[in-house]
Amino acid sequence: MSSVSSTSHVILGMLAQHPRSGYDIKQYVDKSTRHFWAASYGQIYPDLKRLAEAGLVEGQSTPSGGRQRTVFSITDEGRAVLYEWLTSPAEPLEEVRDEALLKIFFADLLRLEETIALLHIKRATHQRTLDQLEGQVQGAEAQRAAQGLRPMPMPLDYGIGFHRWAVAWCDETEALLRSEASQEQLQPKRA
Amino acid sequence: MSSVSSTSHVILGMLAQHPRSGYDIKQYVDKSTRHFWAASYGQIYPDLKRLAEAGLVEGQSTPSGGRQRTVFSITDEGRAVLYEWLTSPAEPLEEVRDEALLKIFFADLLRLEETIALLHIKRATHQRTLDQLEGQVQGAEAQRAAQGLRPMPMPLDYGIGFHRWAVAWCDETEALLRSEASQEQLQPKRA
DNA sequence: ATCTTCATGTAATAAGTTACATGATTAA
DNA sequence: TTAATCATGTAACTTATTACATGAAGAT
Repeated sequence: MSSVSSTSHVILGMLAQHPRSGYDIKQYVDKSTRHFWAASYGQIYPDLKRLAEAGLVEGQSTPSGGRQRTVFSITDEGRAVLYEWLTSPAEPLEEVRDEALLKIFFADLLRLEETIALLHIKRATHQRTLDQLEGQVQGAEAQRAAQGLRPMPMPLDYGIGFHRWAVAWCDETEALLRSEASQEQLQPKRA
Repeated sequence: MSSVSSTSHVILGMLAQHPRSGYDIKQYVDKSTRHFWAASYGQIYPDLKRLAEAGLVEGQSTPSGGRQRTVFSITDEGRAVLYEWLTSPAEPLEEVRDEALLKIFFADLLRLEETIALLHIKRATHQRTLDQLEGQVQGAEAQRAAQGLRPMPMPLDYGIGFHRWAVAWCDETEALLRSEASQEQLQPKRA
């Protein structure tokens, strides 16, 4: 019925900034919302078509040479739907799938060094994301200098803070595990 | 081909601790891994059947009265598959869908008070989860006192730390937003 | 009596990924 | 000329949720 999936809101929000092609949307998603809301071409193009049918966006064909390109703009109705979503008090969806943490959950089945290896893997993924987000800050700074001083996007700040925290957690947990292990050697399990 | 989905690993891991019914697994998932790896009956029961066909688990019918109940145990082959997964160096899956953060990403379209409302919503969901996790610690403490002093499960510690951090981020971001807003009033946007 | 929990399962649907196909333009 | 990027799209598949159906046992 509603024709507006959660991912449609990403599209509407991005088109509210300025018109874009499906390809543009995908590029932008990959460099901005990816870490908290990803989207693939297989979603974006069909979604765009549905949104156009529902009158929430409008496509305009703007080929350059023999290369086709359809730029979509948001309509007034689209803006209304977007605003309604943004201000809706409904419980926002929050889902996490963290395979590394799931493995750590079963650490009882592993030896100390294997568990620590899991912590290292988790740490590395957070560190990699962190590096990437910190790279984005450079780009944001450049823009900030150019146009009217926009502060760093809040979700970027959130991401950096979170992944820093996660890296620290991995380190602290490893240290804790090692100290527990050496304690146990002095004072073995009682019967 | 492989018959072992990511969610199958949850099942295998839980059965590695001790035999359980599909119902038991669902209860346990809901009170333990839910926040980083959820699973529904619609996954668990068909998965259990597939795992049994693949010889990784074995079901034993243990009705009590007229109430049917099938308890599954992990086989040696199942243990091998589980161990292989736990120690595999493959990039672990990590996915997040955070609708509140997505809305905050589009805060440019909103007024200050509407943006702050988004922060409040996000804060409330983290606080609620935090309360729930801290409740779990009580249960863990009880168990710890009973059997041989197992420390708090690492993912529980992780969850508590993360949601505390997230609540603090919401508070700090709100404060920042408010101070920026009052600054702007003294020193309005230039042309 | 009636509600909750125990217990198992499926059908319909939704959501999303991956891989593929196609082809033009631009930079090396 | 070759590779990368721009650009659009679909088909097959996987994954998972939701809602429903069924019914026994235990608690109020």
